[in-house]
Amino acid sequence: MKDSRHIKDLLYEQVARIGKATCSPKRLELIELLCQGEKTVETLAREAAISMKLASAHLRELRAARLVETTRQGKNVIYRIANRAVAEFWVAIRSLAEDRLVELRLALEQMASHPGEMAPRDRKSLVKLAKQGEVIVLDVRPVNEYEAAHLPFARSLPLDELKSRLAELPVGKTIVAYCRGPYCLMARDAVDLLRKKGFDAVRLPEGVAEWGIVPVR
Amino acid sequence: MKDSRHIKDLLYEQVARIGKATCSPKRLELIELLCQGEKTVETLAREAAISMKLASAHLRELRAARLVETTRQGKNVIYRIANRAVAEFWVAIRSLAEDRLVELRLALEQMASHPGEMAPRDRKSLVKLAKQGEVIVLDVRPVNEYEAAHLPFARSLPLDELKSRLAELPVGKTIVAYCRGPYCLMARDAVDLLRKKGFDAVRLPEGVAEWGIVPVR
DNA sequence: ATAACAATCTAATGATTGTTAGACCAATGT
DNA sequence: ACATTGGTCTAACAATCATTAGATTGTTAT
Repeated sequence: MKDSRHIKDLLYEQVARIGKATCSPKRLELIELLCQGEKTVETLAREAAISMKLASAHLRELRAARLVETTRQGKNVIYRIANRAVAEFWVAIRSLAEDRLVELRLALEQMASHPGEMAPRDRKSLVKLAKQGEVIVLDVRPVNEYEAAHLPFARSLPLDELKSRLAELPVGKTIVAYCRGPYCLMARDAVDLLRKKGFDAVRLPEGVAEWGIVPVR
Repeated sequence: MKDSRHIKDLLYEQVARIGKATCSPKRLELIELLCQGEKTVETLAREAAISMKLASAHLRELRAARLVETTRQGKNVIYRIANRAVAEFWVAIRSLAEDRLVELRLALEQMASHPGEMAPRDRKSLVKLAKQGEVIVLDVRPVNEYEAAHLPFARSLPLDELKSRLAELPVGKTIVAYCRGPYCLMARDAVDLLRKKGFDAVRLPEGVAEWGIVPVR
């Protein structure tokens, strides 16, 4: 009796497709990764620490909800978020989760209680300082993510190259490191290293998605 | 490194709790109902057309994600949305669904192709007209929902009393009927009836949640 | 061609859910 | 005390989902 269902039920069912796509931790992680820029299945699998088969299955779900799109490029299939609204939703659902779930707040506070955690700061004034060169905003994500989208006046210096490229950084200035967002640990690790080496470094627990900056095709 | 990956998975898992709560059509419907005002399990079950047991089970899930809260009042348990953020999320996930899913847009257009569908209009000017009494904004939801929260300058006239209380309405003026939101059919039915009776009636396919008005405790 | 690679599809599994029935609990009225 | 009403808990079944292995489809390189 599928056709006997009320129109109304059909509407809620459609909305629930979005919920279904976002009810799995790994799928959320994939969305966050895609918010950093388009990626191949292989890359996504590696960065989310899952098998390619599983990644493919999850991406299928995300595609079924039309949150992501694909194009083929040679042997690779490239995934990207469908549009800006998806990135905004990722920020929104996370923000609701943080609002409602103490467990999440506690876990985040634990992360943030690390030395070098930055106090929340006005974005505009940070940009101004970065523009004037008074602070260095450091993007420690992989280069291709920096190229896809980055914060204004940010410099790229991927975490895994940081140790060998410390000489490029000025000693006197404050370094504000950021990565994929509050759930990503790369900036924290970068700050740990920088402080150990005598730099004045803090972590900005935000990324491009939080700033409303979305990689364009 | 394994240690830090563990904490990361925990974060996504927490966010996924929100997704899990919103991946069922009936739970979404319950959220929408609760956005209209607090309600007992019995009422929710009746209005969502499900058994009380099933309603209770779904509400349990919503409570597990802390999207709703309860108090006991005599024999009844009263549910309400936890705060304004939940209502905003309901609007947000619906808006993403509408953005991404053609099927949903089509279904909505089908609903909206009814005669008397109102063109999207500036809210401020509608409020102004309502304030001046040049249009009648009619809230056709049950009275208790009107009492919990309603649009500015709206008059309450529940759908099931409409037929017997037509005399209360002015004949010359445009009547703008609204209900629980775009997925609710009460305003549409009200408009059908009003037009049949010679009134100049249109449906505003929005409700309190869409206007950012949330029932307060 | 053949091989190699990236990714998907299919099928199978075990684990989670949705849903219901029946037992149970908590408040009210008699 | 008892019955009644509103709601939850437990257990059970069916349906769905996550995950993996194995076969399959495109694409590129040789």
